[in-house]
Amino acid sequence: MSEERQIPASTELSKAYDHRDVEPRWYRTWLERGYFHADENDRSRPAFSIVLPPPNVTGSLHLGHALTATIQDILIRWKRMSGFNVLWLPGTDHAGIATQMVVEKELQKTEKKSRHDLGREEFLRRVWAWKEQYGSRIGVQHQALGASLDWQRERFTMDEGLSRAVREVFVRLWEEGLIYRAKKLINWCPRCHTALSDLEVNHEENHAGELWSFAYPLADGSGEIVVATTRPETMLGDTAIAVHPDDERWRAVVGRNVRHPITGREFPVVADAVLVDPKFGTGAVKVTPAHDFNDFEVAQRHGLPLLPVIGPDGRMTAEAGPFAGMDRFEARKAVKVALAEKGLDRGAKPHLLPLGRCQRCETVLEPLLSDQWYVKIEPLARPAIAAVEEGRTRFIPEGWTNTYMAWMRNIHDWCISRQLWWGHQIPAWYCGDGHATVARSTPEACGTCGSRTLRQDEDVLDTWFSSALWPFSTLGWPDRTKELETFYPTSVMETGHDIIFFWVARMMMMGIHFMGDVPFRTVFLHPMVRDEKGQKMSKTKGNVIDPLVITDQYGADALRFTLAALTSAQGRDIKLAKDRIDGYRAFANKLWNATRFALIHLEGAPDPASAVSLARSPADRWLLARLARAVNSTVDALEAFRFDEAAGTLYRFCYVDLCGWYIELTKQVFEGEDAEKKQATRAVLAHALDTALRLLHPMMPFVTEELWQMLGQRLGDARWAPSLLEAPYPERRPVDEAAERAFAPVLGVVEAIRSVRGEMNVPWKTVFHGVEVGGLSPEALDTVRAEQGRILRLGNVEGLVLHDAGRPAGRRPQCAVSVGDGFEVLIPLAGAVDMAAETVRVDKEIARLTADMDGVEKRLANPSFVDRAPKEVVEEARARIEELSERRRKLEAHRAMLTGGRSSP
RNA sequence: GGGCGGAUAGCUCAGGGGUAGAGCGUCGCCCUUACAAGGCGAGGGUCGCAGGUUCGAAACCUGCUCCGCCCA
Repeated sequence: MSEERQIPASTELSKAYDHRDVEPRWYRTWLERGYFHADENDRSRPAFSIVLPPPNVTGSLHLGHALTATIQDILIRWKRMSGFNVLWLPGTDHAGIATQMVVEKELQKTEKKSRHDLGREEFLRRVWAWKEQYGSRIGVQHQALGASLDWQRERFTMDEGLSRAVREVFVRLWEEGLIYRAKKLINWCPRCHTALSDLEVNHEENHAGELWSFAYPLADGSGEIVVATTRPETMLGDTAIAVHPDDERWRAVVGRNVRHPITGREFPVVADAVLVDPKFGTGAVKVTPAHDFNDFEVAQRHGLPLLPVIGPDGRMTAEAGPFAGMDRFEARKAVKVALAEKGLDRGAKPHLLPLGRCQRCETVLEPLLSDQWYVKIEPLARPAIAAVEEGRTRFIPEGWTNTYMAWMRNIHDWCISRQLWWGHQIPAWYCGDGHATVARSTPEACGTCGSRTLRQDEDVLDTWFSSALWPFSTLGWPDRTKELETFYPTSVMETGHDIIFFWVARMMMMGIHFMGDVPFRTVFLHPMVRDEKGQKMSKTKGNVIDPLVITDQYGADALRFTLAALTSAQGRDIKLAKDRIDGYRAFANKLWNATRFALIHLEGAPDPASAVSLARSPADRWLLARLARAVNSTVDALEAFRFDEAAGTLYRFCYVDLCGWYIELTKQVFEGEDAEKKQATRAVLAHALDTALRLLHPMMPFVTEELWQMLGQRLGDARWAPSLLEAPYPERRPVDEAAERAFAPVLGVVEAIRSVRGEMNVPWKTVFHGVEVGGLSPEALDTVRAEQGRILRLGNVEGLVLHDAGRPAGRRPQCAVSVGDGFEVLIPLAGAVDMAAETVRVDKEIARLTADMDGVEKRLANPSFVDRAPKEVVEEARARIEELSERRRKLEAHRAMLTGGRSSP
C-alpha cells in the first residue's frame, strides 16, 4: 500500500510546487488502477455519462478542446466522487476532407503522386497508416490535461462497430424514405472536388468586388436590356432575364426574347416578384439557374432550362463556347473584354458582396448541379424540436435554445454524399441501367432488374453523418448492449456553441429516431476561447496555442483552474491571458505550501472527522463556518454549471480564510503550551485542508491528489483512500452563522491595527505596546479576550488592554485610533510616528465616513423614501446612520486630541 | 435584411431595484521560519450615451452609438 501511495517518506517538502514531477506520475497511477473505467453492469448507483464530442483525428487539440476537456472532467470527477457510476467516453472522428487532404499533401510532397496515381485501395491503406501513426496525439494531449477518460472504450468513427452503425442507419433511413438521391444545386468546392453541406460553407460578409453592367439586345433588335452582375462569366449560362411584374419600365418586354451576344441563343424575359427588387439597378436581372441558388428557384417557377457552363474543376465547359476550358476567373475577364468589343459594356462600380468559401481550403465555392444523396430532415427535426420544447433536453445557457430552434425550423435537407475516398462508402450499388440497390451487405443482384453487374457508389458519407450517431454508436448500437442500457441517454453534452448545428442538432435527430429517446439530458455550451487580444484563434492567424505548451509551462492544474474561473454560464467569450494562468499557478503553489505548513504541525493529529466536536475556540468555529459556506456554494455552483463561481469560492476560501487568517492564527496555538487547544486546532486544520482538497480536486486533480496523499500519510489514517478519486465529495452542511458573527471583532481589531501600521508606514518590526481595545459588547469582549493571543501575534503587539464591555478605549495624545462597527482600537504611537501623519489619516477616514453618511442621509431626508420603501430598508438606513455617526464622533474626538496634543506636547 | 450577445476599476470579468465587487496589474512598507510563485496596507469607477418607469436604476423599459457572433 505504501509504495502505491507514490509519495516520498519524508515530510520535508520542497519549498515550491513542481507540476512536472507530479502530473505524469499521478496520471499513470490513476490509469493503472482503472479508476477511469466505467462498469456497465453496475446498476446499483445512478449513472452519469458524457461522450466526448469526437475531435478530428488529424488535428491536435487547441485551447477550445482544452476547455471542453476541462469542463467535462470537472463534471465527471465531481460526479464520480459523489457516488455516481460514471462513464466518460473518448474518441475521434475520421474528418473526411481534412484527413484526405493531409495525406494527399504528404503524398504529393514525398512521392510527387496524386491519390489517383495510387488508386483507391492503396490510398486508403496510406490513410490508415497515417492515422495509426499520428492519431494518438490527441490522446496524449488529453492525458496531459488530466482528463479521466475511459480509454478502454475509446472509439473511432471508422472502426468496425461504428461503421456497422453507420450502414444500419443509412439503410433504415433509405427504407423509411428519409434518404433519397437527387440532382440539385449544391455547394461545390472546385479544389477539394466535393459537395459540401450548408454548414461547411464559410460566408464572407463583405467581399470587395464589382458590379458590372452590360446590355442584352432584344432578339428583334428593337432595343436592349441592361443587367448587372458580380459574376460576368456566368452570363454564358443565362437562360432568362427577370423583371418585376409591377415594373412599368419593363412591362412591354415581358414575354419577348433577348439574344445571347456570344452564343446566339435566344431566351425570354420573365416576370418574377420574388427574385427581382425593382429598386436595385435597372430592375432587370440575368438568370443563371445552373450556378446560382436564387436563379435555380426562378427556373423552377418558370420552367427554364438549366445550363451548366462551369465544371467540377472550376473550368468553363463546352457550353461556354469560345471560353471552354478556361478557369472561371479567367473567363470572367475574357467575357468582359468580349462584350466590350461588341459595345455592350455599360460600366462597373465597386460593390460589396457575400461570398461562400470552402471551410477547409478557402476556395470560392461554386454552386453546381449534381447527383447527391440527401437526408430528408423535416420528419427528423420535428421530434427534435418537440424534445426541447418539452424540456426533455435542456440548454445551458438557456439563450441557445432559440438558436437551436430557429435553425431546426428552417433546416434544409442535408446533403450527405462527399466525393472523397476517405469515409464510409455509401452502401448503394448500381446496375448498368442505373438502378440503385441499397443494402447492409454487398448485394448479389440489382434489386430492380436483377442484373448481376453491380458497381458500388463511389462517394462516401459526410463525416458528421457518423458523428451524429456518436452518443449511441459508441455504446454498441445496433446491438442492444449493457452499455446502452446503463448509460443512454447520456447526462450532458458539453461543447462549443459553434457546434450546435453540427453535433447537437444532428445527434438529437438521430438519437431520438433510432433510440426513441434524446441522446443527452442537458446541453452545456461553453464560450469560445480567444487570445488575450480577443482574437479568434486560427491557424492562419498563427495564434493557435497547443495546450501542451501551456501545461508544460504552468501545469495542467493552473490551466484547468483558469479555464474554469473564466467559464461563467453567461456564454461570454473567454480571453485567455497568460498572466491569469500564472496567477493560478501561484495558487497551486499556495496550496502546496499550506499543506507543507500543515504537515509540519499535524503529527499526532486527531481524526479530522472529530474537528467539529473538538473545535471550541472562536477561531476554530469561525473557520468551520467559513468552510461550510465554501462547501455549499461550491456544490451550488457546480450544479448550476457556474464554474467561475466554484473556482472563485474555493480560491477565496483557500487564500483568504484558510491561509490568510486561519493558518496565521494557528501559529500562536502551535507555539503555545495548551495541548488540548493544539489538538483541536490540528483536527480543524486537517479537516479544512482535507475538505478543500476534495472540493478542488475536479478542477485541479494533480496537485490536490499529491497533497491529499501526503496529508493522509501524515495523519496515519488507515481509512484514508488510496486516491482522492475514491474520496467522497463534500456534502452541503449548515453554516454556523453565530460563529462567524462572534469572531468578527477579532478580525476587525487585527485589520485596524494592520491598517494603521500600513497607512503610516510603520515597519513590521516596530512592536506596538499597550494597544487598547474598547467599545465592545459583552459577547465580543469574551471572544476578544479568548483570542487576544492571536491579536498580539497578528498585529505584532505587546500588551493588549481590554476595556470593560461598553467602555470606550480611552483618549490620549500620541495615539492612533481606529473605530470599527462594534469596537475601537487605540494604538500608542509615541516615538513611532509623526502625529501629523495620523491627523492626515484620521481626516481621510472622517471624510470617508462623511461621504457615506451623506448618501444615506439624502435618502432618509426624502419623505417618500421613508413612506414607500420597505420598512426593513428604512430601518437599515437608520441603523447605518447611527453606526457611521458614532464612528465619526469618536474619530473627531480623537482628532481634537491629536491637535491639542501637538500644540501642547 | 433578420436574430442574439456585449459595453462596470488600467486589464480580464462577476453582479442584476436598496452602502459598486473580485482577480490581475499599480503604488507604499516588509525576507514576519508554510509560501518573495510570499505578507501587510493603500489608491483606483458619474457601471457606453440619451430619455423613461420608480421613493430609489449599474440593474427594468425605449431609443441611439460602438464591438462581436449567428442566420439569410
